[in-house]
Amino acid sequence: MSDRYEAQEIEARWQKQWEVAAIDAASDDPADSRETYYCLVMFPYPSGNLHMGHVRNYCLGDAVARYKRMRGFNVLHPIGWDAFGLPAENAAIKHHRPPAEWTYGNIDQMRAQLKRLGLSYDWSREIATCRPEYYRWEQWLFTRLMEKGLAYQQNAEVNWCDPCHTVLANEQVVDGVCWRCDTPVVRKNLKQWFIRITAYAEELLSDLDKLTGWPEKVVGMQRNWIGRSTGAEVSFGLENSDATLDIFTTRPDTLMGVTYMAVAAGHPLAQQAATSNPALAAFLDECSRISTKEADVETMEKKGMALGVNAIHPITGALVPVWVANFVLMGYGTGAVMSVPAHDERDHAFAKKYGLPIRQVIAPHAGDWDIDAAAFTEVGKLIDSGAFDGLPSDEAKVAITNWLAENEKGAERVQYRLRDWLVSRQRYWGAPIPVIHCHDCGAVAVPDEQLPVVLPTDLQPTGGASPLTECDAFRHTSCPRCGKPAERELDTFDTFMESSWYMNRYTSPRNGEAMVDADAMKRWAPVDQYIGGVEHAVLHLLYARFYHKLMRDAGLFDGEVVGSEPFRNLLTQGMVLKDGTKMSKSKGNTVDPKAIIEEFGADTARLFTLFAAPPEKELEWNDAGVEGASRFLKRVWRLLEKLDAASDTADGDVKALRFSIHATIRKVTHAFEQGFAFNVAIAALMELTNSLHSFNPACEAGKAAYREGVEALATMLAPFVPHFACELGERLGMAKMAVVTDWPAVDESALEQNEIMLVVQIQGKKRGEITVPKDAGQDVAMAAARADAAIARWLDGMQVVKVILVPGRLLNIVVKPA
RNA sequence: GCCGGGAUGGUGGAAUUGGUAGACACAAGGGACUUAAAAUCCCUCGGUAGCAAUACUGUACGGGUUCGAGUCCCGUUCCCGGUACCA
Repeated sequence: MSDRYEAQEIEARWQKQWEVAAIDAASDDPADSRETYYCLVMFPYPSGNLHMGHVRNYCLGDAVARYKRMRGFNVLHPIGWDAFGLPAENAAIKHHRPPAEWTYGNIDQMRAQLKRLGLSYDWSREIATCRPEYYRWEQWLFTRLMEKGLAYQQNAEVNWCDPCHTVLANEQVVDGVCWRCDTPVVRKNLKQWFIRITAYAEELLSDLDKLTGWPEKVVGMQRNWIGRSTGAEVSFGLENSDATLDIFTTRPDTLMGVTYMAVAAGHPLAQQAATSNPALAAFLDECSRISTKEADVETMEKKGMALGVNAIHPITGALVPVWVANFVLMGYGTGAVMSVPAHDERDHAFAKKYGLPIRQVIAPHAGDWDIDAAAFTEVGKLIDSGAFDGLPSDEAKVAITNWLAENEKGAERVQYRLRDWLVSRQRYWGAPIPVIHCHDCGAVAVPDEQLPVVLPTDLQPTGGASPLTECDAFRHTSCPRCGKPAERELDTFDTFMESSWYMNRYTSPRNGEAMVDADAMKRWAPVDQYIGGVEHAVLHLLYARFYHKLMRDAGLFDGEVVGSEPFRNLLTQGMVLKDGTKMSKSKGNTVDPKAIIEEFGADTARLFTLFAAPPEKELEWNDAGVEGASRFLKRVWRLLEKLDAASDTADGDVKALRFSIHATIRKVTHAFEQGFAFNVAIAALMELTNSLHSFNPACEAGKAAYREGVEALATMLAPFVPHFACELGERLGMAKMAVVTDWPAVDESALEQNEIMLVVQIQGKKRGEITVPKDAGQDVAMAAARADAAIARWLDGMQVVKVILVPGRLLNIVVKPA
């Protein structure tokens, strides 16, 4: 056994031992009485190479999982592969290898990299979403949703990404460009599959209140995304027509102030008017072009044009002109709005620009308002509103909405920003949508006994249309209902479908009977701690919450027991930066985890990523910092030298050392229980190391305390640097491997002090320190303060006005000249 | 625009939630050991004044509350995320 710290050798040895001892497996044994804990990290896309963001994510998760095991929990800590997706197809085109081969090869590589890091996963539960045993259940659920009308096919204007050759969900369009390839999306009208997430909008919104273990920021982002607003739907008549112009407003109290209407360029009314008006047609064309150019939106001027059509006010019967305006969006509400320039800033600006009338119908509760200068957008009191005059806004909203309802010209209405989830993709490397199109029966769900619809894995993508479109063996089938020749659906699922339920599948990953096992769900779900990047705050986390509810409603588990939310606590980790910016290949500022592990070992890499920043903040990569982490481990290692060394010098302060040991245990434990401030926990362990280094064990009590300290240190290091901790523990002669040793308990008696230090302040300024008996009262403390020369001089010639004693902390003396 | 979150030494970051500001580390400087280097160990390290003990000052800026404010309140500036021209 070498006396030097040889990371590579040590890490290989302990990884083998852990595997043999099977310490990372989650137990499904009903006789296991341990409390369960489910710690989950976001599974990776198998790109082939682990990057620092993964390393950070998985080191955080591993620290939590290992700590919980040491605390006696039966821990589920699984990993797998989000294995469908576009990069596999692109690689296939480039290297002329089938996507499956590329994907499975990458998985093997990345699995080896994860294992090299010493992460404590239950590898027996590993899943890959591209395997039919996995995606068949997603297909199964989809057919259930079709039965319930929650999955449907519809022609819709959708976001199309040319390079990706597919449609995108609204959530996948970020700032007008594709979330994956950054190219602007185009609007296209296509027949697509949707899942009715809007049917769950209310529950998705209200359940956000249950997520007390989530960062408020993420909850807020989801709340905004769902975008609930309450108001009224109002039906305006149209002059010389039986048709109506329906709008949604959150301010029905301002209805009497409507002076014109505005519709989106895509609104049927505008389209129709344009057929006989070339200038208008040109304007609509301009609007449709602008809307695709996202960069222009910010600077976009508010423009409009009259349609030459009049709407009829539902209450007054007055005629108001209908305009088309470039700021009205076809995709929200009804694509038309009522315009009240007096009480809406945008309408005000528009009215000023085009000389439209401004009619004030709300007055401030107090004071005057120059309605010509600016819109009054607050609530107030109704004026010039006929029967509604004098009502305050909130009452007027109800009164006007009721009037509309009674006269069948409107109703109260709740509007969401959330749109249904577009789940079909015109891609090859994805889960086939389990539908057969029959000439006579239409779109028919594939029956359970024919599931899974297996994706042929031997096709070669070319970059154009999906190769499935040319695969006759896949394409041609018979209708499950009438038996006549029929065609399979050739689109595949959005890959967010797979990642939306994997957390539940891990509870029974090999289950061939059902999507999940209800008992396993009861045992493990929901996830106690989920850890991953904040970039998934809306996309993945919203879909996963939705899916969990769908699974509950499909009767797959008991919602009363498991709950309606999949993740109890969420930790969103910050990005890993280099030179102040995100690491990326194109910037050439990446740091390869492999290189760090080869040079310093996995433990150093783990330690640095946990120590350099608090988990939720960005982590600036710093090579010197990595060396510092490595230096710390060597410094701990050298503590072994003093273990049995005979010393002829005097013993150190045993009591002070034991105080330091147990204060550290308390601090580190607290870090694990409260918010995972591992950077602070590790700093505390460094302090303990410094204390141990400056301690000189001579007598029996001193040696015992020293050993106690080093053992506690080895134990507490185990969640962070498990190989190192095990090796250290073994050399200390500890009974069990450090990673399975019980977490150390605080010895309260070691923290008791007979004498304590008090900071003494005069007028709130620190002037000295005194040592007093631990339960010293104000009089004793004052006497000690007066006895201290440095403090006494501040009291000289002064009259004590007030004394504040904070027990165990400080003594503040307020004085004034005598 | 709106909604979040921030601003603490040369740097990353601490501060038991109102009680010693700068823990721990990185960088820098000085010293010891060494033929030399590496490694290791010791010291200094917010600013100003001083040989020093020490004093004053200091947590983006301006006010306030309090015996006491990095922490609470009001206002301002800047930075970072998110987003919806959302009717």
